[in-house]
Amino acid sequence: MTYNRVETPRLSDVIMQRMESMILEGSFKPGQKLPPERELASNFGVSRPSVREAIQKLAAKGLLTSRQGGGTFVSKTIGSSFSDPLLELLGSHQEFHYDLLEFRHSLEGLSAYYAALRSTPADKARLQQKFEILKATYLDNDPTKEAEADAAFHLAIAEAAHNIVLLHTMRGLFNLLEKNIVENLTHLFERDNSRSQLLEQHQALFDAILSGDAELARQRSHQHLAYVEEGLLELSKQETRVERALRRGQSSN
Amino acid sequence: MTYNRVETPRLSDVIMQRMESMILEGSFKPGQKLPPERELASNFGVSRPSVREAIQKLAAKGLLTSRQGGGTFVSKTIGSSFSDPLLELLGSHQEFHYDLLEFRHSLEGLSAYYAALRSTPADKARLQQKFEILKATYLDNDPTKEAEADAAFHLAIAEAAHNIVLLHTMRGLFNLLEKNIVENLTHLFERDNSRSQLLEQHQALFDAILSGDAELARQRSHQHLAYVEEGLLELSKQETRVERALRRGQSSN
DNA sequence: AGTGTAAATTGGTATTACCAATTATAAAAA
DNA sequence: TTTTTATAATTGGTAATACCAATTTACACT
Repeated sequence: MTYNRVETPRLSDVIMQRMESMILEGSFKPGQKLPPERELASNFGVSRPSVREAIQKLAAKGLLTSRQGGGTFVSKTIGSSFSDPLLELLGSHQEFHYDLLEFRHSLEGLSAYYAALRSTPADKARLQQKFEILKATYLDNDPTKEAEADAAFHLAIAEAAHNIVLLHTMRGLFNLLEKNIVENLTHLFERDNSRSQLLEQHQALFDAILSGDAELARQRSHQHLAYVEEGLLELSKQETRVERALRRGQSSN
Repeated sequence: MTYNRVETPRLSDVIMQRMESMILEGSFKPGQKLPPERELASNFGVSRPSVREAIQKLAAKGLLTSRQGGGTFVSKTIGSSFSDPLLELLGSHQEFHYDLLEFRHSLEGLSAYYAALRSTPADKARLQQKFEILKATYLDNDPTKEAEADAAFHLAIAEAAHNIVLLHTMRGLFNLLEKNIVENLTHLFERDNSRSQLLEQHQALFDAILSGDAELARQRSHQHLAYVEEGLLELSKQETRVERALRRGQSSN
């Protein structure tokens, strides 16, 4: 018996709505600087904390950004979000990246397994095609292009597994990990012969799927990703080194 | 050239991230009441306005809701309805149920595997507790209660696997399959000795996780779900028979 | 005109106080 | 004893004020 409980409008929510309207209708244009908080507060006839809470909420939504001493500005870009809001949240937290990666790792194994079992001739042709593209991009030295081709190949495997839920989940994961993949591949570019190894692994995985040996396909997928994750681990170690150096630099000011 | 300007972390943002992490990793569970703002403030060692701004931001994101005088609560719809709209769509279409089930089957295997590897004593105690409840409900003849206990046990395994992404996905799947599970269990109620077999399988799975044998746990999980799916298959055959009969009845109108 | 320093501006944080809604507790009535 | 009612304690909402820190602006000096 959940009747609508009495709504107690929050002041900061009212302010937020009014500011939101002003932004959406164009009273405040993208990139424009807003009046100072104190001024807004007296204009709206409320206290500064209330205005601040409203601004912070809009900032959390991505509509505003503020810099101490500088001012508050309307964001120039309205970002597009992914399907699952919680997944997106997880993607923005560094501490969960390992979980994401491990999850992807396991799902890739599943995809390979089922793809080996179920891929139709049409699937195999598509896989072949994606693999050819991957081999081609291997020759031009463009990390972004190669990362794209790489992702396309892996997604083709997921498609060939013929499980919509699996495919959908994989797509979501790839969206999140996209940036990661490009970075890592750039990193591997610097390590000689890493890329040729990657290509060999892709070839081996591809062959296993074509042969229909599900267990072998799973293993090859596992080996491939273990290798990739090793690279990522290296990369993150480097990054923390850089971060630590930066922190030292800041604290010595 | 837009070099990244020096980042001045905002206190309320730091607090927000920490609370977000606590919610995502389960320190604060859905529906749970948070400590009062004043307490949080002193715990974090910051002022109340800062905590408030953090809470308001999380509320704007839909993770928290607060009522004056009542308290602040973690939203209950975290892993469920407002997660993936596409998944929900899939859940409502009969033709994708097999994919959902297969996907769940695989993820359960993963959960069992990692739970065997990584479950802490606290996890094991929780598992034990859920299992006791399951055994208890086995005695009262209430399919709904038993289905709930069953789901709670399986989710506890997913928690013990210590992978947030895996846990989140499992929660989403269980929400979708909830109705399914109850129906199937009701069906199995009619088949004598099915339920005792299920309990034995649960016991075997539980033991494997406790013993830390990951591969064995995966196998036991697989056997258990294969058995369950067999029951579901029977059920769906019955249903299609009923449906066909109904169609015949309708077409003869 | 260029440069560096001081002052004003502006967002960030903390403290305090009080209000309003809710919840818990105790007292009173049935 | 159980239910109802009144009171108190809890807890989020709002306000006012002060001060800090980063940024921008103004101005004096070179």
